[in-house]
Amino acid sequence: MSAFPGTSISLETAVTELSLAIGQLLRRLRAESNPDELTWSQTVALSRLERAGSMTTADLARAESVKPQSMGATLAELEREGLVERQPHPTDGRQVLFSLTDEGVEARRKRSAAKQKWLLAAMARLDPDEQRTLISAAALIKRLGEGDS
Amino acid sequence: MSAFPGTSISLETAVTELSLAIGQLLRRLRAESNPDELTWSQTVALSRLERAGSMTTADLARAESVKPQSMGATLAELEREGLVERQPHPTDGRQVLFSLTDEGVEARRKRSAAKQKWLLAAMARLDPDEQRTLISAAALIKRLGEGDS
DNA sequence: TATTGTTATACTCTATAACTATA
DNA sequence: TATAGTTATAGAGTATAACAATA
Repeated sequence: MSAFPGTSISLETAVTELSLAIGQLLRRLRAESNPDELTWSQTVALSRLERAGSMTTADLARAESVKPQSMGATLAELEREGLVERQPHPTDGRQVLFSLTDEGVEARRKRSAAKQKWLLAAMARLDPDEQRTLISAAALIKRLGEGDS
Repeated sequence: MSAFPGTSISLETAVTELSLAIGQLLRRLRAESNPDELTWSQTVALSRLERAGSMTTADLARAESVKPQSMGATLAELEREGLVERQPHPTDGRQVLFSLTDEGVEARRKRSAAKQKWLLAAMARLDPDEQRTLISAAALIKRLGEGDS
């Protein structure tokens, strides 16, 4: 009955388990944050901008599977707080390139501390094999989330 | 520099990667649902009630890391749609036990199809080793989300 | 006094629709 | 005509605060 000897569950069951588990972990992380911390969508946008250097609203939206209007709202709030700034696109007058300010770099590092600390402590309680499994899984989950289909 | 030979990243980095990845996958799953499908919080509550048989609002809230008022809102909507029903607690007049109706059992099976199908297809494209890694990781993520700390 | 649940209100995140400006 | 972005509005999910009923 199982497609995966050693796991004793079917892929169908695994899919349900995985989605329920990640939903719960995300709620748990949200519950751990402090009032002065960055919100989830702010953390995500800042992290991606920091890696990429600069990106447009549309590219950020595609990368994170949200609509451009939704990403626009997040960026507008980050800009209001002085964490990102905009530059005109060199050749296309419609596009706007966003990048982190120095304050944004610092906020990304400091204002997600509680969530980070909680998850780090939780992972530290797992044994090394389990930690390695989770690290491998993170890369796989990223691929699933980025997948085109 | 790496705490995990073979992964080439530190546990700190892994924690960030994992939380960003699960956030993105969850957004992706939400984007895949159809208008007539159960919402995420409804799916979660129905799934847990189905496994447990019956639970109180407070127990459900604790299990899913939300406040009792938030779970109360979800349960009120499910009750309005006839998917759950309430029974008085046999000994404690304050508590209310919720359980699935027949319609609720059917809805849990049928009205999350699009999300389920999308994730199943995405996982089916991974190779068997990767699938096994994700199945193991699902159990670990569940433990992290349920942990007390 | 502590716990369970409810009601009222607000904030975050995201979506759709309608619009302007540029390509 | 198509694309990038903005503005307006709405729904889902969650939180806090204030309250009533029961333990």
